[in-house]
Amino acid sequence: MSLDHQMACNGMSSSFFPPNFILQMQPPTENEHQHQPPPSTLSPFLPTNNQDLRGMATMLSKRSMSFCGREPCEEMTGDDEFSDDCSHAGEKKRRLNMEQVRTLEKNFELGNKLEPERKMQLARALGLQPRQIAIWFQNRRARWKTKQLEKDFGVLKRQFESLRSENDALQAHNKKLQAEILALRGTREASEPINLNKETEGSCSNRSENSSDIKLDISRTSAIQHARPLFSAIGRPVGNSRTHELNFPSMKIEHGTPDDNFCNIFCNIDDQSAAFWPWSEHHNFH
DNA sequence: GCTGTCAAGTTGGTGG
DNA sequence: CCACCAACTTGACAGC
Repeated sequence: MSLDHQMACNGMSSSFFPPNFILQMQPPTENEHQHQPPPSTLSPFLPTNNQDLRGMATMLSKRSMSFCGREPCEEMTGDDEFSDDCSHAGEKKRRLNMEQVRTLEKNFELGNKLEPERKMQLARALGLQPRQIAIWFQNRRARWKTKQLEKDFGVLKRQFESLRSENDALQAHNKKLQAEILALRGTREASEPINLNKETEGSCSNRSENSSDIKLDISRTSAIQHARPLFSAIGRPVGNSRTHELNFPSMKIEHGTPDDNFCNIFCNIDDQSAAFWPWSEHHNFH
């Protein structure tokens, strides 16, 4: 039975789905049930470059098992033919054939949520039970989500590695600067007894206890000013003591820098969290 | 025999 | 109450 005929029988309109949707709605032939190669006339919606689908096609062609979804209910006739539940106890699970999977994949790409009407159309076109279509879409969504999580994990892992190496570099630089400070202190203390006279006394009394620190602070002003909004934005205390400032030396945080600095890392995570974690869109934590 | 994949079953939550 | 969904589990099967 052709789809048009089926839709005519059910009063369905072919305008409900995109034109190419109809192209997919050819019921599987007996040959396809035996896992013959698919017809060469592929609709533009066939994701021939889709890695998953290729893999699946490979797998399906490798595996000799075939499945005609209507088979378990073939004894059913009339309106019961496409009832939502025709599961029989003791039936063995069988895989969908290549054409069925291909059509379902294409439909999944059109929309991963299955409207009741589309479910019925697919069921009729593919010779499957509507329940099977629904289950396939459920499982497909689950597979998609798993893959997406793997992708997201990879992105976060790369960001983490980048952040860690940057942190290591900053730590090393920090150590180096602290060593410089200690060296400067040592030099100053060694030279102080010699320079003590009337001219230097006044300047000494007014200056900071650690002149090298002042120089370093000034040189870091720009970086600290950039860093400050970042750390306040992520809820961490902004250090204004010298000790705190020395913990973030030469931090090259600039707006618009493409590489993964602290700011970008947190901004990226923040941006992506909406996609990663569904509840960030739907739930408000008060 | 072990493992991976997939279809289908089960369970608990949610919205109409 | 029902239908739907996500998450988890189970059972069947293929490949190694």
